[in-house]
Amino acid sequence: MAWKETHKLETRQRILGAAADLFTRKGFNLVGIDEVMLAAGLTRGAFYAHFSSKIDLYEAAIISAAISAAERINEQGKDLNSAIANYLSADHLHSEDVRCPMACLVSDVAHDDQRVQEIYTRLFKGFTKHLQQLADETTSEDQTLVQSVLMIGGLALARSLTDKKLAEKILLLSKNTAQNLTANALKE
Amino acid sequence: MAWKETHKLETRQRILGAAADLFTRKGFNLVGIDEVMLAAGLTRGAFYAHFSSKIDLYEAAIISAAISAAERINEQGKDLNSAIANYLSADHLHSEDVRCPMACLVSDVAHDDQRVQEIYTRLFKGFTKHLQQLADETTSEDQTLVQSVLMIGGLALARSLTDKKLAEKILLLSKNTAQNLTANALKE
DNA sequence: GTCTATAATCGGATAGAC
DNA sequence: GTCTATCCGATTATAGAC
Repeated sequence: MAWKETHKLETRQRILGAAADLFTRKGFNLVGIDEVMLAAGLTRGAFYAHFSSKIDLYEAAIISAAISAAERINEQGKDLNSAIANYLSADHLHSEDVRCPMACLVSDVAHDDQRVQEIYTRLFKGFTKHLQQLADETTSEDQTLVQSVLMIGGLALARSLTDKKLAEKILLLSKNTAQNLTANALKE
Repeated sequence: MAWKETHKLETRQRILGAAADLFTRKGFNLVGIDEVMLAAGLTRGAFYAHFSSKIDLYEAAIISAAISAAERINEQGKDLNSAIANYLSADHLHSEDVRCPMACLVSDVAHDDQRVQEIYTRLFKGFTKHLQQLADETTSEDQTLVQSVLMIGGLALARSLTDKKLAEKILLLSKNTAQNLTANALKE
C-alpha cells in the first residue's frame, strides 16, 4: 500500500510536469487533456483519477510551474543581481523546459475566473518576497515591486515579439534597469 | 451605391468595436462569434460577409483596439509624462471601454500563431515610436523601450491581481519609475 | 488506476431564403 | 447583407471492462 500511494503521487507529478510545460507554452485553451496525458505517458481515461477537471489541473499546474521556475533561479544564483540576470536571460526566454508562469500567463490570467487570479496573486506575492530575501537591507519593498514588473513584463513582452533582436534588447535593458534601481527613481 | 458601401463599412466598424472590447477583456478563446455579433446588434450569419474567419477578425480587432487606445492617450495628454500617467492610471486599469491590447494580450499573443505575433510586434514598434515622438530629444530609444516595458508590464500585471490595493500600487510605482528614468539607469 | 468507447456539448463555418 | 437552420469537428467528461 505504501508504494501504491507513492506511485500515484509520482504519476500525479508526471501529469503536473507535463501540464506545467504545455500550459506555460500554449495557454489554457489550446492545451487538451489528451495532449497532457499523452505527454505524461498515459491516456485520457486515467486523468480523472488524479484531477476533477481541467481547471483543477490548470490551477495545480501553475503552482507547480512556479515552484520549478523558482528552483531554477535558486540553483544558478545566490544574490539578487544574478537572479535578475538569470530570469531575464536569453536562456530563460528560449527555454524548452522550465518557464515562469508569472510571465507566460500574465495576461491570460486576467481573462480567467477569480480562483485562478487568486492563485496568481498569491504566487506573485511569493515572487516578490523571494526577491526581497535575496536583496540586502537597503532595498525597499517598492523597489522589489518595480523589479518584478521589469522581470515579468520584460520577459512576457519579449516572448510575444517575432523580432528576436528587439526581444533580447528588451531583456537586456530590463535587466540593467532592474539591477540599477535606486530608491530615488521611484519617488513622485 | 455610395451609401451602401459606407453602410457596410460602418457595420464592419461596429463589429470591430465590439470585438476589440470583448477580445481585450476576455482573450481570444473565451469570446464567441455569436457574442461579438450580438454586441454589434447582428446575428452570427452576417459575420462572414465581413470577415473570413475568427482569426481574421481577431487580427483586425487588435489593430483597431490599439488605434482606439492611442487616441485615448492623445486626447488627454500632449507630453510624455502625462501619456505615461494616463496609461498607468486606475482609470485605464478599470476602463469599461477602451483598453490597450498591448497589455491585455501580452502573454496571449505568445500562444497564438505567427501572424498574430507579427501584428503585435508591428504595433509594439508603433507604440514605442509614439512615445518617442512625445519625448524630448534627450530621451534615448533605450529609455523609451524600458518605459514601454513598465507601462505594458505594469498594466498587465495589475490587471491579473485580485488584490486591488497592490495593483494600484504597482501602477503608481511603474509610473514614477518610467517618468524618472535616466539614461544612466540603463547602463550595464 | 488505467484503459477503450461513448455521451454530451460547444462553437466555428456553411447553405439557402429573403 | 442579413437572417435562420444546419453541419461538423473538437473536446470535456463519464461509463464500464480489466
